Amino acid sequence: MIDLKAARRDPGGFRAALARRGAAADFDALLAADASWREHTERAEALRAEQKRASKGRPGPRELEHLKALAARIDKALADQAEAARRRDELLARIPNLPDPTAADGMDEQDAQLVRTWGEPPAFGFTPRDHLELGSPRGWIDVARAARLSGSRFAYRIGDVAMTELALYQFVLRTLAGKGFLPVLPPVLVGERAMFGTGFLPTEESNLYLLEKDELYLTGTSEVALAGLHMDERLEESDLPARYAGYTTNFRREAGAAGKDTRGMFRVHQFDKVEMYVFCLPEQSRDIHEELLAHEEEIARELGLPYRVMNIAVGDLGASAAKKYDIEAWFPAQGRYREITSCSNTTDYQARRLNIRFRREGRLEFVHTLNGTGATARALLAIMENFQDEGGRVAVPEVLTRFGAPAAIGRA
RNA sequence: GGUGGAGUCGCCUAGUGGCCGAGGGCGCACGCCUCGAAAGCGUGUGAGGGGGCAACCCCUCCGUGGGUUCAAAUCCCACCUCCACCGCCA
Repeated sequence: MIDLKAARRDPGGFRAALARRGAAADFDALLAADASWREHTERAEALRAEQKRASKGRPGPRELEHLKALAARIDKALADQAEAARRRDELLARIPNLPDPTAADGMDEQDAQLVRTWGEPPAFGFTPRDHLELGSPRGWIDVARAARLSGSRFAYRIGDVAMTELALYQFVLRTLAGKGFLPVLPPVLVGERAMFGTGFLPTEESNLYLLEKDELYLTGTSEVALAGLHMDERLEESDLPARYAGYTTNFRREAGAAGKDTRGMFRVHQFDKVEMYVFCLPEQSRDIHEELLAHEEEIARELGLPYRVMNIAVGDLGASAAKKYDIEAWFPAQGRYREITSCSNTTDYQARRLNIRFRREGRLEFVHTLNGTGATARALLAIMENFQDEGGRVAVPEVLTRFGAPAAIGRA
């Protein structure tokens, strides 16, 4: 949620910032709806004040008549006001966050800016196999049986692959715990409020699994439940920044991704992830965004994955992000870099919608929040593809064997 | 899922239709007193929104949402949460 009061004070500045991500027209509509709401509010409140003044004591028959008429006018004025508020709030809910000035210009994926590259794509003296081929000989990545069970875009991970994937999450969780992140296993079913608060509703509704009977959504990332951890709370300034690392299974409908990444488990409806989430002071969020990126890069390096860092174009950001970095690892079988992690500075956008504040010098201010990926199964896929040999055997990074991964995946 | 009890301004609590559109205590802040402190005394003490250059004025909020009424913390309905017990499942 953008700061509506600030927007009234500086409509030109807000409009220009939002125009970068194509939301100028929506913003104009919001301002008009807001002006109408304020008119209705002033009228309704004036009538209310009159009623309160007039009905202090027990009214006589004549006053009663006047008060009844007044009550009818108030009913009408309140209904008008509520309708105006509904129109305004609907528009407000769809206005995305103001982009950070240093976020890359452009409207789509192609416009992302290369920040840096690390490592060298491995040179193979053979045609590298993709993760599905590598996992298939022993049935350790089984999408066929998963499809029979659940439909497309699901996978069984079995045996060494299962153990390596779990070791990955353990490794990342331990690494982050060592950097001050408090490990959390949060709920994955949440109410509408949390989905709205994190900005996935209303704009991402088509990508969410909804359990209608219970009015609960399955989360597509632990970001939702981690953000919701402090919903409606007032944090102490001294508690900030508060860093959390969640581990959950995540669920995405992948609406609009038909035909994209259909092979294997690169893009599936259900996947696991370790997620970083930070609540901080407004002036800290820029630095902490860089910090999250640094953690993600450190993890990629420890795993030995060649990668590059991209500054995502403003038009390609989710509603709540002001700026986002993606880390893309090299996938030899695809012959290109693909996203394995991502981190966003959501400034006060989610904090406003979730009503998360802190007290400073007697005033309540909204916190800033950030999120970033620790690791998902995509890192596992990158490991398999980058560290394979001609025989289809995968050398597992040593950091993972310390957490229960086998030394190698595949033909022993 | 069932039955009973509870949900008031940070905490405790008063409150059964207009004098509560929220009183008291604790805590907290400031002041007086004191060499200093405690005690005592006094004053203040929430959130959201609108208007005004400003001092300030106004509206909303007694778990949530509806309803009755000229008027609701108070009456009615539904829901949520917590506590206790029962049933079912593990």
